[in-house]
Amino acid sequence: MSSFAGRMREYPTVSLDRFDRENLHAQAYFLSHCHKDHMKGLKGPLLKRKLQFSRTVRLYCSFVTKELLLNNPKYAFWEEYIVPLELESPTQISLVDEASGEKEEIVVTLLPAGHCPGSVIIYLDSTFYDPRFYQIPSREVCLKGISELIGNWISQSSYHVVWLNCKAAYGYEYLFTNLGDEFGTQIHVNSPAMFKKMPEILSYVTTDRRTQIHACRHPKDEEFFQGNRLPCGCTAPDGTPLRIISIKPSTMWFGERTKKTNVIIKTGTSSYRACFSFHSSYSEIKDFLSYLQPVNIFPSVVPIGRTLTEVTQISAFVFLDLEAAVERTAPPVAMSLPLLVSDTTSATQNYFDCTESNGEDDDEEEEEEGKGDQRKAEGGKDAPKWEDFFTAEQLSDSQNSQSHSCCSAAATSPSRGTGSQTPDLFSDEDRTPENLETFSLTLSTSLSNHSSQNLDDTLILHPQTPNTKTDAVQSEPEDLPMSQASSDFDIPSTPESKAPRPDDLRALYMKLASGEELVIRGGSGIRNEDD
DNA sequence: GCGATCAGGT
DNA sequence: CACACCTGATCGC
Repeated sequence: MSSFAGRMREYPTVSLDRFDRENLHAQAYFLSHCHKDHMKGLKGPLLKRKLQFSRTVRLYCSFVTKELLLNNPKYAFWEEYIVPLELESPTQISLVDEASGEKEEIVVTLLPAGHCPGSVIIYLDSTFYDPRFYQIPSREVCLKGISELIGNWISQSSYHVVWLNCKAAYGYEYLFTNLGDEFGTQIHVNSPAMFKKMPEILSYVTTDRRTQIHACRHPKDEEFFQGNRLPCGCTAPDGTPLRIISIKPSTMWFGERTKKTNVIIKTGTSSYRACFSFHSSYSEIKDFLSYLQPVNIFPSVVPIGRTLTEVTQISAFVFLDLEAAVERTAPPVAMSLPLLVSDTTSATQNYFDCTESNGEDDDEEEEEEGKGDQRKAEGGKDAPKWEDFFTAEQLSDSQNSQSHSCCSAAATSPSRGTGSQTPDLFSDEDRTPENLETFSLTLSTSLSNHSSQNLDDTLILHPQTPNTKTDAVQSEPEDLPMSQASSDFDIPSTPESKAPRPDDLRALYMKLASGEELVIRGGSGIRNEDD
């Protein structure tokens, strides 16, 4: 992740989520969301200086991201250079070479990612693009488990309190709002100010420590907790010792052939882990790709044991030439190209769990299968309020109901005859050779940043069967649990735009791949000249 | 004093 | 294992 250099092959003058080094020369900037590791260089003096001398360079992001960014005074100088974009509304952006005056137009469509407030897709998050991470329980299910645990605890007495061991970052808001509603309480946090531009969340957090649900932090909070203290130091007014449990949001995942198990794991006498994920599961990413049917996919991360140059070379070989596939093969052929990976480890555990927040490899004894089946995974009727994630004052209510972060992103550019239109990693050191069409048909799982466990899982994109999602993937069992699949792709549209259908997208990609010029009509869609 | 970078931690 | 931080030491300006 940190290996992402900030640019995409197709748009070498655009930088996203990295703002240092070569990115200082960009003609336009994008920020996908407000997490610090995606903001490297964003407050740098060099960039600040560049802005002062530039007439055209801007930072594009969602309205929410803009607000969150400007919340921090260190980024205040960006104010006049940020252009917030509406979600799901194709928007034309000019890329200007200020030295020569040359101008190029691109079209960008922000789609909500569900990762944290304001987050949008522009490249695909491949964190869990590995079949071991086949499924992650839905947020509804996770929330239900957490609610139940908290309810059982804090109902015992007013001295029973809960510490949510969350990172000081955006992305936990739906926990706060839903728990706040359920238990009629506010959540104690260190900095409610970070939500001051999100009034619908602000009302759920407080600096008042007299609450039974805390998500506060202290540099030594783990130590505090071991000594039965909350990070904020709060005690009961009458001196009665508090009864504290900690709940650490962590990602739990389940392999393809494993049964789901608890979303709550007890890890110590007063410690729990609760399933929680910022990221899409393997099956969700897979479905996303099947839906989009991109012509090319390139990794944006360097797997362990590979160099950036190697990966970029490998990227050339995973090039998928749909047109070539149509012409050269009668039935779809699955050709596996064993590229990034060398050994395959099968996932036999019932679950894996990783600490989304803190990576400490468990200080306490894991009680693997949890304690019985008290957590039932039914679809909760109180779904997370996703609109809380995606609205700022300025926004309409056109965004809602993302459960996991699988939506399409179609950023297109006219011309550029590279034959490659799906954004990919770009870096100066290693330009890819132009003869990409040499290889065909198969897209290996080279997206993965988990280095060496997915050789046997090859994604094949069939050019001629746009609607047979599951056909596109090898070796799926009959009883494939598609729990989070289809609904994730019901992207609500703005009144002016309609969601593209897979076959529309495929046709578009084919044209893009062949270098055809595309024209934009009325800002509400992308069409080909001869449509 | 500021920043960038790294090591180390949760 | 990877995410999203934080702190502290060191170095260069």
